[in-house]
Amino acid sequence: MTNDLPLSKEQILDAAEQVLRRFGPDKTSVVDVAKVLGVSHGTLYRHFASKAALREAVTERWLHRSVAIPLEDIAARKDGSAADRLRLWLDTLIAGKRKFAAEDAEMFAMYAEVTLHAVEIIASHVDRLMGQMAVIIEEGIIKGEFKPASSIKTANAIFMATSRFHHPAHVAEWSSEHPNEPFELVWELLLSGIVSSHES
Amino acid sequence: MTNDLPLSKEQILDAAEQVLRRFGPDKTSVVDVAKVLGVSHGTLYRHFASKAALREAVTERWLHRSVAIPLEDIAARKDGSAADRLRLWLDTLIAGKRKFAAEDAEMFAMYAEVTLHAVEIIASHVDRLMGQMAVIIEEGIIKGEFKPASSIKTANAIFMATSRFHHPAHVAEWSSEHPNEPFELVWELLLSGIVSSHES
DNA sequence: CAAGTGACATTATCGTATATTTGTCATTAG
DNA sequence: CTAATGACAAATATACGATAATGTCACTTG
Repeated sequence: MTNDLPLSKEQILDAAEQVLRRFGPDKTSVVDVAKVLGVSHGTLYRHFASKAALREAVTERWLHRSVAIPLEDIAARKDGSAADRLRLWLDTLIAGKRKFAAEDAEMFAMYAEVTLHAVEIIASHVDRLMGQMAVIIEEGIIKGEFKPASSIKTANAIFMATSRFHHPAHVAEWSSEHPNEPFELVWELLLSGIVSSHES
Repeated sequence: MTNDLPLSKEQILDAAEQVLRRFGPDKTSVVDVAKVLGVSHGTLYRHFASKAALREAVTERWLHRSVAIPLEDIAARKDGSAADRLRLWLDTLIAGKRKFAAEDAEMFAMYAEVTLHAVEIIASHVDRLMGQMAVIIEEGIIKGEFKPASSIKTANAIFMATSRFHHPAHVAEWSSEHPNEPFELVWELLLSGIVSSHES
């Protein structure tokens, strides 16, 4: 109607994200999304199996665009020490989540919800992130900056150990505490666990 | 009625816990608790300011009895290495939470709820636990087993870094994953961060 | 007067009739 | 044959009066 080209998933996601932002996840119906696109709601079911699938797809895209891509850039950079880059990577991850929670509370709540139910999507997102960390760690090991170890297992451990600072289940604690102090403690401990002891 | 001695807080907590277990937190009213005690519900308000306060008190007592006390025993023991004792302490904490979540789901849900709202109670419980860990760590430092550092800050960092395995916000993940593998990775990393490098 | 009561106002929950939304599918349009 | 429709049944949500729970307090009781 608005457009005669066949409707794409991306278009639907754009519309869904826009409506979700405007009305909040509780007040958006699939009819609302269809209205924005100028199609009937039945059409959306040719592209997404359910409303939940649509919401998950919106979340997945957000995670990819706003979390994975920016972090990818940091992981791919070759400047500075591995420790600094690892720290920057974590700071960026954590700051990104905090910003999201603070400035886009409704969308964040939806993400937290999806995290509990859409195990697949989250697992693959986390795998991607851990792969990025592993790249940084691997480089640190090659340069002799970090102790030899399985970079992927180390990445896994660091990701787990910093959950409190980036997992959505902990939002409540982020706002009520001094931003960096507890993370600083954990960082120092983790770092001293991975650095090579005969470090120059 | 049932008893002519003045009603004590402990008695009320006993009754409340019993009813909470029987009916679940959603279906228990303060009238139900009063009924078990054979008093009017008004009486309970002479001892607890609100229903929330009563639920918090039940949770607090549970945390003390079932978590803090058993762990205290481990922290106070003087046998074996500090690393082994620290590991045992963490294993006990984690296993305790898992057991609670699995075998007493409704009470656990109440605990998770309280964690979000009753900041004071949880903070003081966590402080107690961190004090216990600090004792173990301090001993490790004195024995030369661990690197010199602030034992309380280290305890803090280890507690934070292991949140994923004992914080109630993560229940969902406990059941769906292989029990010990991820923790093992984190433990190794943390341990290598605290052990003295010139360890015999 | 310390301990407990129970009627009362306030607040939350329940049941249910009503309305919306989700999800399906036979049908239309190109 | 692909894309889209819209009427429809089933599942959910909403509104709202009825019912129950929470929290207060002037009052009894030993």
